[in-house]
Amino acid sequence: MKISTLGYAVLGLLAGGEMSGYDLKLRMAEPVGYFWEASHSQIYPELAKLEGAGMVFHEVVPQSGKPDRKVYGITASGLEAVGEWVTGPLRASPTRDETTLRAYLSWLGGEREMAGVFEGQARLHRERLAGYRRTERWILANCGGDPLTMEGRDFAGYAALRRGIGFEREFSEWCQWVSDTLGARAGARE
Amino acid sequence: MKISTLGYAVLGLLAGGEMSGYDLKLRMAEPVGYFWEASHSQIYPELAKLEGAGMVFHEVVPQSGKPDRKVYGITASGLEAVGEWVTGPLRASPTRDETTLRAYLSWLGGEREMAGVFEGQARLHRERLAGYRRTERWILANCGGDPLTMEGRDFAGYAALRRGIGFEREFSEWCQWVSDTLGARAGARE
DNA sequence: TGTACCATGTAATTGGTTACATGATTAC
DNA sequence: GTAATCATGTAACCAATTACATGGTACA
Repeated sequence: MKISTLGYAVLGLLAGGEMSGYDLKLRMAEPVGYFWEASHSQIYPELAKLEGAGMVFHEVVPQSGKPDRKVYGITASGLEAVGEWVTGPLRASPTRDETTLRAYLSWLGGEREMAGVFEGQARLHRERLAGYRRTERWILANCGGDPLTMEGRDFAGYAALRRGIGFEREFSEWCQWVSDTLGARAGARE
Repeated sequence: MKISTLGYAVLGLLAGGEMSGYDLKLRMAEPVGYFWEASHSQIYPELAKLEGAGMVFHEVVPQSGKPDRKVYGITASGLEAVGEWVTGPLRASPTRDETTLRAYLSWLGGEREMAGVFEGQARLHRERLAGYRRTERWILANCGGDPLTMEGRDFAGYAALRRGIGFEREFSEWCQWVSDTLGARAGARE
């Protein structure tokens, strides 16, 4: 059976501990370091598929006042599958970024309006960056200052976070540069 | 009629000059600044759809020895549609990057093998970066050294290229850092 | 009274990839 | 010969988004 990238993401999260589809949804709702978003309408069918393939199993946990939970865990063959995938060949995924596309086509819009579009994007990515930096400060405080002493899972999480920080820093600075440049031009035309 | 992002990308490219589906395919095959990839199997139906909506038109240009070309141009309403879209509201697109996901799950694979995965990615993105830098040197040489004097379309292309350079620089450096860190650990365990 | 959270799912649709299909020309 | 380029398209499939669907609890 062929497993999709989403399937491996789910297996990888379950390898770190048992959780329900709802828990998975919460962890994959925002890209805080995971860089793989998914909604519940994708996760529930994926779990059913993985269970059919013997990669995960579940147990129904009744709750009082709240709906029952289906708590999923990973099987031995599931663990083997992620372990092989994670070191396997990795192709460059197709590049699609609407913000950069808009920059490329920015000559089709007014300078002042375009500057506003990029100002908004700059703000959004600065906010994400600030969030990631807060997380990093928290991690550094809880490991004695040197993240390189972290082992396995902790280092893996930190590495993904570093990527988030680098990505959002570069992206927000670029958006600001585009906005400032277009804004200055609009101003100079008055 | 609702136009997809691919549709706007096609309209935007046609706004810069008439071209065939094949030409569009060539320009969207690699992300050199455009940051929106597409294959011919997506482009041809999209052109037909846009033509049905009156956004583009075509003319058959016969050739000797080669198949006939269908050369597409943008209509007034097509130009109006892209112009409105490019300054319109822009939502943050979902984040999905398999390389970062692999870093997050790297504790599931052997350190030496994981270091190899990131070494490969580092090389790939360094090569793309080098290609973009060559393009930038060529542009700077052809505009007298100051890219900020560029107007409209030229500046738009340069802005997208700057994004490509920033993205690949950050990405390749991060991949190298992950690879080096994991490699040093694998070495230290001997 | 309304909104958000918990918790599960399905259905319809759009977007994108891979494979199928044709046929002449040019370069190695 | 055989691969690549030119030039067009369609069909089957997979991945992802949006909308539909249910129902109790907590909080303002």
